[in-house]
This record gives sequence, C-alpha cells and structure tokens, in this order.
Amino acid sequence: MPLAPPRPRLPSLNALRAFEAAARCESFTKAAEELGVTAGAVTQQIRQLEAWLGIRLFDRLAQGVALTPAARAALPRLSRSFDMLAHSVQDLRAAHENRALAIAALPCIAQLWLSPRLPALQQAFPGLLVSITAMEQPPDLKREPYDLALFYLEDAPTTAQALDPDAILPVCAPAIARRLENTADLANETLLHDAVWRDDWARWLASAGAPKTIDPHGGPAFSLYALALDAALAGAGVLMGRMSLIGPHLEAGRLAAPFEYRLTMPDRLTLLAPPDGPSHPRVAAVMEWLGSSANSQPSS
Amino acid sequence: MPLAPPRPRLPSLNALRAFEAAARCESFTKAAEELGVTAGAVTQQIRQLEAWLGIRLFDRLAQGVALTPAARAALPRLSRSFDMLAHSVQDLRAAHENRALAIAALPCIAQLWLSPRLPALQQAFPGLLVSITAMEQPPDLKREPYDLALFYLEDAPTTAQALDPDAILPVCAPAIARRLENTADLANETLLHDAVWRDDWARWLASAGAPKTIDPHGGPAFSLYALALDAALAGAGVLMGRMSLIGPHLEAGRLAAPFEYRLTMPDRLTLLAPPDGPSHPRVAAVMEWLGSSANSQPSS
DNA sequence: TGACGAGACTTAGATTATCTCAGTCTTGCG
DNA sequence: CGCAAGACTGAGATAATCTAAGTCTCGTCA
Repeated sequence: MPLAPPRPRLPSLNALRAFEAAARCESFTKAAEELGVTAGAVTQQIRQLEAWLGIRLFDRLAQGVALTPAARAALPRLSRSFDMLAHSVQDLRAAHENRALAIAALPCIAQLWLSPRLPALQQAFPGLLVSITAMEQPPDLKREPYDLALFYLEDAPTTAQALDPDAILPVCAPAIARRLENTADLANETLLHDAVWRDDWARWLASAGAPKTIDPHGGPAFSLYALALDAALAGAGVLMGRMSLIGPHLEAGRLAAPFEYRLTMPDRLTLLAPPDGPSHPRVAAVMEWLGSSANSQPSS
Repeated sequence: MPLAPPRPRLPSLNALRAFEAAARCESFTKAAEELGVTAGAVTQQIRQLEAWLGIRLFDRLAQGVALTPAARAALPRLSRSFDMLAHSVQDLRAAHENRALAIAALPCIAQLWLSPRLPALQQAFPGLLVSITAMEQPPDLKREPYDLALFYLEDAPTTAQALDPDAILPVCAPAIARRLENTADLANETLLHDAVWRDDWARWLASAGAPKTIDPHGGPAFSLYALALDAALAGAGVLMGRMSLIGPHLEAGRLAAPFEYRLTMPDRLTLLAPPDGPSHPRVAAVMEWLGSSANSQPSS
C-alpha cells in the first residue's frame, strides 16, 4: 500500500537558528549581526517559522521585539540543542589529524602580542599549525570552532587563564618624549587614540592628576590599535599605550615613556579555552606556554 | 579596532542533517529516502561537509558506504542534538491553541479503520481538529510532528497501546462464498492480494491445512488495501481479509466469510504516542476513546 | 512640538544553496 | 557475462535566502 506524499517535516533549520539567535538576543538586529546577515533576513526567517508553526513568536513593539511566553518557554531547550549541535561538530573536527590550532583574538592582540611570539611558539611546538582569526568580541566557545581565544576581560570564567594585570601609560617617539616634562605639556601635543579605547586618555589623565584643561578626546582615533601605534612610532603624537602591547617597543627604545605613572587596568589579557575540555590535543600546552611567555617579552 | 571579516561559522545545518541521516542509516540511498530527496543530493551534502571539516566521514565501498571511526564516534551526540531540536519544535507547536491532532497511520488503517470512526470521534470530542497523514512506515515520534500513530506492530513500545489480537480470513462477495465449500475450491478462484501483505494467503492456507496445490501468490496484487477490498466487494475474487479492517463489511453482509478458520496475527493494531509525553492536550483521551472503540465496530 | 534615531517591516531582485536528472563507474551475484 | 545495487559527477533547474532601499512607528531630546 505505497503512496508516499512528501511528509510534513521539521521547519527550516536556518529559520530555527535565526529564531534561537533572535530570542537569545531579544533583538532581530543583534541576531542579524551575530549571524552575519541583514536584519531583513532575520525578519523573514522568523516570519516563515511563525507561519509554519501557526503561532506568533515575538510581539512586535515600536522599539524592538519581545518574546511571547510560548517562545520563551521553548528557548532553553532550543539553545541547548544548538549548543549540542555545535559540540557534535567539534567532535568531528577533533578527528582531523594535525589540524590547525584555531585562535580567536582581538585584532590588536593578534598583531602586537601574539604575532611576535609566533616564531618562538613554532619552535616550542614543532609541526604545530596555527590559524588566527581577529574579531572584536570573544566568540561563544560553546558554539564557535576555536580552540583558544585571547581577549582583554575583567572577569575571567573558571576555564580561563588571566595573565598579570596590565597597565597603560603615554608613549611616543623619543624625540617627542624629550620635550615633555610634566602632564601639562600634553596640552601642546597630539593625542592618539584607539577607537575602542577612546576613554583611556581620560582615565589616565584623571588618575595621574593632570590639568583638567587638557582635552582627553582631542586628536585622531584609529580603527586599529596597530595603526595608532604606527602613528606614534612615526612621531605623529602621543599614544595611550598598553604595556602588554607596546612593551617591546619601549625596551627597544623605539618608543619612550615621558611619564613614570602607569595606570593599572581592570581588564587583563585572558586566555580562554572551550568549556567542554580541550578540543585540540595541544591546547593545554600552548596555553601554558603563552601564559609563561607573557613575562618574557619577545625580542625585537 | 573594528575589522570584522565574516567569521568561519558552523557548517551548513542541512549538510549536518544529511550526514546524521546517512550515518544512522549507513546508506545514502536510505537517507535520501528519509529526507525526501534524491541520493545525489545526499552525496553532495556529505561531500560539502567533508570538505568543510577536512576529514573523510564515510569510506566509499563498492556496495554502499561505511562510517569512519571518527564519524561513528560523533554520531550519538549529533543524533541527540537533532532529537532535541525536534523536541524543541514540538514545544513550540504545543503552544498553538486548538491545533489539529496530527495522526500518522498506515493508509489502510486510515481509510478502513480510522475514517469510519471519525464521525463518532468528532461527536465525542466537539471542536477537535484532526489531521491524518498516511505513510508506510511508523514515523519516529521523537523527530516528526505527530501526536498519535496507528500501525500494525508485533512489539509495542511501553508508551504504546496495543489493541486486541487481530486475525485474517478469506472474504469475498456473498455470491462467490456460496460456491466455496472447502479450501480446495479456492484453486478455481482469483486470489486478491495486498502488495505489502503478499504472504498472508500463504500463511493462512498453510495454517488452515489447505491443499498445497493452490498457488498462494497467484492473482492480482493491489498497492492499496482499499483497492483490493473494492475488488472483493465487486466480486472480482477472494481477499485475505483483516478482521480489524473488513469487520463492518462482514457484519453488514456486503462480504461473506466462506470458511470459519481465522488465523491470529502476531502484529496488532497499535496506538503510539510520542515518548516525551503527550504533545497535544487531548491525546490521552483520544487514545483511550479509540482503544475502546475498537471493540464496538462502527456501523455501516 | 518637531526633528531625529532606533528598530522592525516590505518588496523586488539578486545571489546562493540545493535539488534533480541523466549518465557513469564499480562490484557482487546469479 | 549481464544485471542490479549503490554511489559519483556535472549541468541545469528550482527553491531558499539574502540584500538593498524605502517605510513605518515610537520614543527621545532639544
């Protein structure tokens, strides 16, 4: 007795993923960002899912969306499903012999902290392949396929290893440093900023007791810290430097610190590993190596 | 420090689903059938996933495929992920007020057993919406969105309710029955078969001690039991009838049973509910009602 | 009170992803 | 040796998904 009409099946998996993200973020815009698509795409996916289910999942408010009770009730299990799915994929990836150790890092950390250490890392772990991906926000290591993440964090989760506290202080080309005697002299200099850390100058100036007449937000802001650093090296102004990032330049004399005062920061360079145990055979060893390498500044 | 290149994300969810099905079935062809696509589509999805992961998931043998150890190791968690995903969707569907009770059934059960009971069911449960989907194989109720399934099964799981044992016996139009005195007379009659139950005549004839000269596989086979039944009602031959399906016709005299002997079958009509508890508020009551309605044959 | 901004919606059209189809290849089996 | 089963391939069709650009609604702020 055959007769097999295409059975009604699950809704589109992509629509479910969009819903999960939107529900977790409570925002279509944020979900779209997370998924790497436009908000309109999320709108359509959610609508499609609502049509399939025959129920409303979000209440559309003027300002954003709100989960319906039914959607809220189903969310935890749905999220756990995607967590488990991602975990399964990690299992599969783990089978890849000698695969690259995937590191996610803040762009400035990738360029200025990790990159200089790579030669020594390669020497310490012969044959190790490393892939580095720069991103602004720490990835969800339960979900995304990275073996290690390097970010500045104030509160490190238990699976993480936070390095020694970091400090900031003004740095500049030696020629500029020579004409700076006290913080008031900064009024005549160009202050260089990183776009994300725009407040660092204000914090340092306040903490150092500098005259309030200095505009802590004047001067150019760079979208990449490395660009701001290049500008400082070229003598274009005074940069608020992070010791962990500009230490080697200070030691080598390419940069000078006109003022002694260092402001210790609450966020520390942190090594994060996936919560479900190391996903790459050498993660633990590499983490330990990187942790101890933090004290011995790389040469050059 | 922006700069956000599209991050590497999870592999295609559809590819994962295809892999899960293929791995579970250990066959691309069966997986394709389950997913309702062609085998070529599965081939391509698996290849895409293998390329993404950088590992081989199946060993291609001349005759079919074999899971690699890595794939086999990851399968259980992956399957559970999809189970949980489906479960989440059920949660969402459950929020739909007054939604239809989705019943999956063997086509012959849907047409000949369930259909005649629907009027009384509607009367017993006013306002209840019912949707019926016919299919050859019981759906995986962990995965597919049905609230109730009706199939002939030998071993019912604990969540199921098996009805009284069923029996088969030859039935035909009364005019034909009058010229049949003993089983040997069947040699001169056309035997009607259901394509799926092609062996039922052989089992009954052997059990009834009929002459071995009768060819138990002669005569036309119908792809739908209801078609074979129509042929029998029209006097085209003798059908091996299931009591649960042709009972009303016997009672009404439209069909006659030329021989007394009934062979009790090992598979019984079984009501299956999803393992995670009733997904529809009235499932339990409907199951009970259907179970007790089995004894009271519907009229007409 | 009115301009603005945030956030979601809509539609058309473009872009991808996915599927089918038809033919091929290999191998086990009669 | 021919056939059947099961998987592969590549081209082309189809369907799913995304983007883009313009709307709409409401808060917020001047």
